[in-house]
Amino acid sequence: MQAEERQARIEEYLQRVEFASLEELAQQLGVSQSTVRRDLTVLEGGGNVRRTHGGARLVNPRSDEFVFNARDTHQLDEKEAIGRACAELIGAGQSVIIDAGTTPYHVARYLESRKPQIITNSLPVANLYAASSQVEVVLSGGVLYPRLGVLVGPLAVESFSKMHADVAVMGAGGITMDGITNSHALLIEIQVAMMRAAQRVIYCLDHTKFGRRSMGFVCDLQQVHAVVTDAGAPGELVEQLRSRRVEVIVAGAAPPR
Amino acid sequence: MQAEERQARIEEYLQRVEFASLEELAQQLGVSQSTVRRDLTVLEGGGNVRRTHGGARLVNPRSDEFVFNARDTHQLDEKEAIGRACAELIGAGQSVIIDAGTTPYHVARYLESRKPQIITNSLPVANLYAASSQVEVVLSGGVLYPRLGVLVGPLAVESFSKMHADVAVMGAGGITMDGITNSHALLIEIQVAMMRAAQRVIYCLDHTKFGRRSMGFVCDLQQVHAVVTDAGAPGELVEQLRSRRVEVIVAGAAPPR
DNA sequence: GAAGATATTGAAAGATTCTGCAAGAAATTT
DNA sequence: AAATTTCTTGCAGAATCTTTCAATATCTTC
Repeated sequence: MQAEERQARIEEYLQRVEFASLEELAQQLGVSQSTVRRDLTVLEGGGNVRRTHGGARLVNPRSDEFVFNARDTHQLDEKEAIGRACAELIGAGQSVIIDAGTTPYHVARYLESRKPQIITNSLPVANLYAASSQVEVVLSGGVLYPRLGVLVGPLAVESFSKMHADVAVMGAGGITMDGITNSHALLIEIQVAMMRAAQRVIYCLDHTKFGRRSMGFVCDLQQVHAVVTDAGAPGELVEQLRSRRVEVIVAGAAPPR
Repeated sequence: MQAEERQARIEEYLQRVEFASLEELAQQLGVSQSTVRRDLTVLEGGGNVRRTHGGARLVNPRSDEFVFNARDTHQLDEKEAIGRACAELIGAGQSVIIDAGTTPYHVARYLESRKPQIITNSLPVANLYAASSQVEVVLSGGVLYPRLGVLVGPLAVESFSKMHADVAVMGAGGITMDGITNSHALLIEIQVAMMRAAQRVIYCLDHTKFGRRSMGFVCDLQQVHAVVTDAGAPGELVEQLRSRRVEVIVAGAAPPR
């Protein structure tokens, strides 16, 4: 049999079963497992098939119906690395404001050991520690914004303007030398209140946010004490930020999966 | 079995039960606990699963039933019947305050078709409609009370004292001719604020609450407009309540599951 | 069409990963 | 503080993967 034909048949077969073991494929095609392995390596290069220990499986564009996963699928590894790095900046028992958005969410995930007091307007973050007695969670009031699970509106703004915290862990849509920008007008007002309530402001921004400018202006760089990003951030902008006395932490690459 | 498949099955299983012990998972999958541990470590990296001492639970449960499971899985059928009956008392588009606790939670479940505005201090209720654009959810602020998923404290009280609503759907620990009682002092203050904010007050109480008296006094019967209960409620007390101009609705028995 | 070069295939050896077990460490409970 | 449960770590056996090599098939060149 022809190599190409064989590979086509493997892919076709996988379309039906989603996953197949080496043995299964070898028997199905009447060739040795070695050959199947080689074919799979080729197919993997094509992108539709992924090898696993013991076989191969179709790459399914996973339909992330879940509210927060939807935005999350991009730069997941980077965000996790940022989350870990940023969590290390938080001292034990501090009160921490956590902004809504996926990147701050990942920071919150790594915060449990610090036994912090978390103040947030993000429902996912609150759920994270809903059953934990280690972490005290304070939720701002507000109207629940459907898809994002964020509390917004005057009640939310008011909540934060009455609070005080050691640190604010923020996310945003973009950062340039002109400052921080974000897309949702509703969120900006809250972010401003969060920053006012906190002694120290940390922005967590993956590299795709660098040099990007969203519609709404949040604040200029003077109000930002630190930025945590990943290794993909453009070195030039990082240097410029540092020259403006913004501490920039570049999280190491995520460990291989 | 394949590692990936196994992990997918763990996550799937957790979607249903929200928490599972190591032993349970190991038995379910026919592998050792060590393997389950390792799988959980991987899944935890994905963010949807969280390890705990003795097992694992879902981070963003669809319905936070687990919060209540500890307290009462009792009278589930009755509570569902009460939920349905009470939901019928709510008009379309009304603003409804939903108290924390399992019985009001079941009312909220049947409210979607009414397209209400829900005001609550209960995290499980908020999660119920977090992804729905049909139902507007307003969450009071407050400190998240660990096991129950309730927002408490001055911020919560304050939130409700500033609001207005058509109806308040309440739960409690007990009802007698002397009034409503509840066990948690922290909750009572909030309940009082809720009732003040609402035009009409409905208490949802399964039959075990009748004639029972908890530690803390909430309010007397004058402030209660209606009580929804199930068929097990003692007829005598029901009559007495009616003689005091409290409307009492007895929900029919729940259909078999 | 034949001889040599190249590619493909299957099998075996060594490297890597996965799994289950057990001992010591850590956390939780009484 | 002791006792119990649960977790981590190290290890050995099994399964799987990669590398290597010989045999066969295919291609190129004359």
